[in-house]
Amino acid sequence: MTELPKHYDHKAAEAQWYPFWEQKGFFHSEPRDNRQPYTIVIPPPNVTGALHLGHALNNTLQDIIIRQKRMQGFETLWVPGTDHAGIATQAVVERRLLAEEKLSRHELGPKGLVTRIWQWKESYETRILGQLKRMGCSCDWQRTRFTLDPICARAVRHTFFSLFREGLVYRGKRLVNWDTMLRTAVSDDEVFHEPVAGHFWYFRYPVIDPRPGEPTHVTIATTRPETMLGDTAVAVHPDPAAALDGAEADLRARLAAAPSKFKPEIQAELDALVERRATMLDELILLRDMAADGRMLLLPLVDRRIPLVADVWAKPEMGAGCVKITPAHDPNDYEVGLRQNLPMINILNLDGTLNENAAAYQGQDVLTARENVVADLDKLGLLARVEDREIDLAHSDRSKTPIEPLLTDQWFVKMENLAQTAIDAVRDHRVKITPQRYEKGYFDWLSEKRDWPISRQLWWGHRIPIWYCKTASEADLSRAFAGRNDVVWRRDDEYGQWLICAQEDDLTDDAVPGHTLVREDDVLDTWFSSALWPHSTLGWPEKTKELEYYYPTNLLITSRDIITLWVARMVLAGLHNVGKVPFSDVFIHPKILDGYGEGMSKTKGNGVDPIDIMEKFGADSLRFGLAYLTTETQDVRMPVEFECPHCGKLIEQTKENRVRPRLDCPACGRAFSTQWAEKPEDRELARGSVVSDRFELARNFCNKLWNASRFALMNLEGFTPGEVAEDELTVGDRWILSRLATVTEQVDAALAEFRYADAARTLYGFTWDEFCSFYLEMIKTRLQDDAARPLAQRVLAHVLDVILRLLHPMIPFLTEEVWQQLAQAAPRRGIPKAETAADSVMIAPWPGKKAGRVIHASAESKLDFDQEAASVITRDERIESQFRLFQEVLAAVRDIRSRQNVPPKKRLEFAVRCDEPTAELLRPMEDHFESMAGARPIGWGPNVARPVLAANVALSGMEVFVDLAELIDVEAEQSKKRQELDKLDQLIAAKRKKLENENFTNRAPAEVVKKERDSLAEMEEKRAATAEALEAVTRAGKA
RNA sequence: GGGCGAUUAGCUCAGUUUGGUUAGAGCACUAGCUCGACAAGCUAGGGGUCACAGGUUCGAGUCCCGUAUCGCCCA
Repeated sequence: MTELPKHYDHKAAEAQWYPFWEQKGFFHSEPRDNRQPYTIVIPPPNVTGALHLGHALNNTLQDIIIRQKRMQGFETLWVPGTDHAGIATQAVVERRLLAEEKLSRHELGPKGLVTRIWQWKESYETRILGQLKRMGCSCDWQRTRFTLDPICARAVRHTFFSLFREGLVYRGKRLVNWDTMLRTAVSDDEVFHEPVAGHFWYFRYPVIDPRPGEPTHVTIATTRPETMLGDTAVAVHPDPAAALDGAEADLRARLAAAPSKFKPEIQAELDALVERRATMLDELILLRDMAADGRMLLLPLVDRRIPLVADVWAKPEMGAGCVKITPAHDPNDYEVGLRQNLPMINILNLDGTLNENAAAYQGQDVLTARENVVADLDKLGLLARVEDREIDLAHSDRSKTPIEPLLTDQWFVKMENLAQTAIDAVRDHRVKITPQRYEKGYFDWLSEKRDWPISRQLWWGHRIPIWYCKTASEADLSRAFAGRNDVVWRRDDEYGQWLICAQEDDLTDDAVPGHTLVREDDVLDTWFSSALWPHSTLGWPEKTKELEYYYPTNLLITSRDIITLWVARMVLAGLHNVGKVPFSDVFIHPKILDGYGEGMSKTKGNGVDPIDIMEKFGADSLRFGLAYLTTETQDVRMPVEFECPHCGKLIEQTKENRVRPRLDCPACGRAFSTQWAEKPEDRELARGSVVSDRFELARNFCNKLWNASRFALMNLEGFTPGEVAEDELTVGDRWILSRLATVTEQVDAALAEFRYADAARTLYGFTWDEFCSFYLEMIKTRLQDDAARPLAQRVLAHVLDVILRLLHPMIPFLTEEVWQQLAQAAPRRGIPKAETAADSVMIAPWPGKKAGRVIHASAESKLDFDQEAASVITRDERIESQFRLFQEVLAAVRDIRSRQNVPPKKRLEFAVRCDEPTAELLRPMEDHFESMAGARPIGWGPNVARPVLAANVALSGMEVFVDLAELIDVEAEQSKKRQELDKLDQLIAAKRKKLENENFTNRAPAEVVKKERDSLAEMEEKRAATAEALEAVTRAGKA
């Protein structure tokens, strides 16, 4: 007799079975020509930090598909790996160095810093891969890649080289978001905006030689005074009157449309605008004419002559009506600069101090210079006024410091054609995005075809394979690289130099005799290497057998925030390098938010560590819970709680308590620490984990399955394998086998469309409500009966076997644990023929490959055993509807027990009035009423008479009586009947009204009308039975 | 400012694709259960004008328009 513990011990199973799978080599894949491949590449987690719940979701979903496909017989490969995450990782390590060792990267130098980052990478990579393993991810660890490893590096070099050779990579000026702390450009995606309290400073710039009647000064306003040192113009609107008209019309339209509570606000704005028009328009028109006449201004402090220009960027309704133009330090001004052909003067050094163009302010940092500029202008009488103002200031997501827009030389990829190829691939469904709504963002973003800035001023990353040479002639280069097709060069006229690109090997300083080559310092954007991931991991540019076999991969699963940054770029890079799309399906999964609808993050303190969930609930519960909530919505909410490490009490996490370093447990009074604990006295405390009760459902489910398995294993003692003939099966057997076939089809269909929640819910309901609540209960008596036992065992072993296989992708550890136990009890099992089960459920065949035909309720029942799909008994609707009758009657008897408060041990007798065919269907189920409701049927059929003292339940076409004799609670029964009558009366009234409506009967489809008529008739029948029962019970009660 | 999504039971969510019986689940709640798989359980029950306001329709949780609130992404 197998004796298992009452609770599933997830820790033991996880510790045992993961190494087992790994040692057996189940995770490893090799190209095999006789099998079809199925491949997923992991979205490589950043080595910046440990995995969070979002990663757990992402990887669970991948593993579910991979495990299912493996069982379906595909040669499955899941390529794991991590991403070097250039700027993010460098920033984290730098911050840490500064905090812990007071070291800046400049003190450490490039080599030293990169060494430290590699150490960080090693430690986090280990941790991340460990987390994936702990979750049960079946990745091919022998193929683990890192975006900075030699194989990926080679792919990056080849890609850059070919793009450069094709003229798709170029060097150009670009106003970038400059992070002065990290001293690198950061992309728009790495910038966040935050309102800060600031000022609007109004300056007066003198007009040079004003004509009579013209103003002597022009007033401009700015939020960043120091940038005036880089001004190269002041702009005024070319048609201020029209611009004001437009602004006024807009406001009036808004006023008309606005709800009344906003009207005063808009009215005030409108009044101000009208006022402004009265006081300022004349002067603006004058200024416009002066601009047309080429009047110049004298930029104070630097005494530069700058033009007054007419440009639409100047908004007459805003500020002073004129705007200063600083093309090198503001994106809008940059556009004006291009339009107006203005010089672009950079006033910043890369470290955020002012450079030689800033005259007396050279060397000062931005904030110091700001104060000094304002003070000096004030002294000159050129400071008109200062207003307080809230400014939406851009910050670097990496260093959290304000961004300075800066004009720099950067490398770009031309997107025009590449973007189009990626658009086409999704348009014509070579790549299918699920849910489809995410296509829109993909198209919109790619359609902008903005060139991709790929250079980063970092030390951690793929260094750009470009060498500069100013002195050589083209003939020198041709001579030096004669016969080599792995070196190409192009002239950079702006700086009068050669750009030389080498495909694979680095060039030495003296590669061109007599000249010195200088290597580009910048590295490539992380996404540049990530974009190659689906083919670089398979060995491209080598023509490896892996690339040949596994590429294009089948599926990519990721979150929506990187559809453009990553997915789009993988598509275009794959098309460019390999000529084929990188994957055929993209599934975008929801984002996990906390109970307040906020995204989870470490900085907010509301993050959940999957390890905490696994400790408490187990990896299977984590996985099942995540699959269960993966619906098509874009967000899922997960309220989180602290768990007291002392007493286990769950404490709701609030915005207030989630940022505290320690909390006192309201239950036991003892303190525990949180992720914020820093002070030694806090760190000493036991740490309270952050969990969510949303995993309880999954944990309970796992435990339910565990106990069902436990029951099965205890009852498989003496199991003998053997053939099972169709006519031996009981109704219950045939029902569960039919349901199993149905459920298999449903799960297949759901997973094929990435409807994970549907698959999980289907399996949950089937396992719990049908297998456990009905099948196991029904089989109990047979297992006690020596004659019936062998067959019952065979069916039971088979059904459990199929359930384990269906659930394995979601809950791999538990299913393996039970599978192995089952192998002890019933190594050869199956229907109709027993066969030796696989060594592991992980490699057992997926059920229902050949799902059978549907036998309709009206047809003669004939079960169809398919030799090739031994696990499948066909679906049989007749059996399923027969079983539903049984369930209805059983529920009726139980209902009566409950409402009549019949003691649990008291046996009941009941009768069912129904037509003969129904009775015929129900008779075989007689035995089950005893074990499942403590009730014995005493009659079936049309002639069943109502007992004198009975409780009844009226069903469609049936009426169930329970003879309660002296036991009956007359009042309870009367009140129940009255309640039912009320309800039925309401329904009948509504239904009659509907059917009396000729519009309905004439216009609705005939079958709908018929359905309604049938339903009304049924209700009326029920009502009559109920009224009769009420009368009878009342009569009897009085007697 | 633009795009996308959400709003259904006290809580977390299905159901909306393709309009048609009395809108479901888990948790929580109520009552009763230790009968040898499971109290992380079993049986029964209560609880919802499907955010609001219009419209289309014989019929709307489901389709259309608008409003509000919340969230995510982009600028």
